[in-house]
Amino acid sequence: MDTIGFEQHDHKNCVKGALSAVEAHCAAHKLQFTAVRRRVLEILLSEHRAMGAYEILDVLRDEGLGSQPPVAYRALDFLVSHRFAHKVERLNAFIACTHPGETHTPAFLICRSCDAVAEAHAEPSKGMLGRVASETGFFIEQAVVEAIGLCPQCRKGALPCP
Amino acid sequence: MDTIGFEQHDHKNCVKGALSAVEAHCAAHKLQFTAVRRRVLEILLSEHRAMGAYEILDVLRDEGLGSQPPVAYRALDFLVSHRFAHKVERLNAFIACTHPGETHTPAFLICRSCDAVAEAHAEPSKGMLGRVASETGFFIEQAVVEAIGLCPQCRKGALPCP
DNA sequence: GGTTAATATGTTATAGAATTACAATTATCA
DNA sequence: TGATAATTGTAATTCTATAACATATTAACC
Ligand SMILES: [Zn+2]
Ligand SMILES: [Zn+2]
Ligand SMILES: [Zn+2]
Ligand SMILES: [Zn+2]
Repeated sequence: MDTIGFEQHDHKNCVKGALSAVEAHCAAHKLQFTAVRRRVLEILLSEHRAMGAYEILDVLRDEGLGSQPPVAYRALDFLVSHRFAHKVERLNAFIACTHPGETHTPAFLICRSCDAVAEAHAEPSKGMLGRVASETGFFIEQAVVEAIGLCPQCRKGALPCP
Repeated sequence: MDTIGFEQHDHKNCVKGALSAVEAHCAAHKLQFTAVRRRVLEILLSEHRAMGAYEILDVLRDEGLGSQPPVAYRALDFLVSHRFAHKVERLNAFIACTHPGETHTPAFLICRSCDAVAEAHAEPSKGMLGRVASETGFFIEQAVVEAIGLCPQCRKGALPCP
């Protein structure tokens, strides 16, 4: 549950709310929410999909906010490290978090047909992974949980393997 | 359970068994287990760790089995698509499967300190991910499940953050 | 306010991972 | 054997990510 990404929603408010939450969190924790960082988050939020670093960089370049890869990667590092955005390993791409500020472990549902990505919550310490880890003596610090398949819409559309 | 990778084991037999299993599976399914494909699997099995495609290519090159990236990637594609090996997304690296032939969904425990990787079994359709998927109407075809943390040995060694 | 230290950005170059495209070879099967 | 499909050789390119160092901005302290 707590999934977002496949359903319609009030996008304008969604963006606004996420930005406010991040602003508040940065203010509270004395983090510098600079122009580039803000803009990168805005780009991710507005598209509401997973975007590659270079795709983001293209936008920044058009706007005169930076033209070299490190500009994008640094901003993304900041956003990811504070969990305002996440990296989708399977896609080598980044996506804005739908629960900024809250501590959480995201799980992603990735549609292979339309590339939509939904973020859900996972609790890796519980469930299979947690059991395996405790049996083995492995200490979990982070977890990558990503499902690849078909979203509800594409499932109906019945597109076969791409 | 059914984890392998952090414990000591009879490695020679482990390699031999895996190769036999793959040979048998290829024979049964009329797959061409060619020299390069076999050698790449052998390399992965012998090292018993996650290796990058270019690292594998270096070995192939030394042995005169190929020198260009596609040689390694094609062999890896074959091995991965038939589940004789897996890709560890988090590491952009590949690892030999510990249960070749069987249909299964691997989950990995990745030690950030010593880079050891253990393969465990996951059943994504069950558990959290499956519940989220069925609630959302998402159809899961594959799953990436990777935990990053500290293996039992490194946990004892008490190495702090790298 | 002015000084210092920490943080963030600009820029160049390079490293690392993966694919496209086309030619040449080898295996499969009728 | 000959036709067909699968695999391999090779060159070039694209995409992803980081290292290194100079400059500028911000925060913190006196
Ligand atoms: Zn999130
Ligand atoms: Zn879709
Ligand atoms: Zn496996
Ligand atoms: Zn370890």
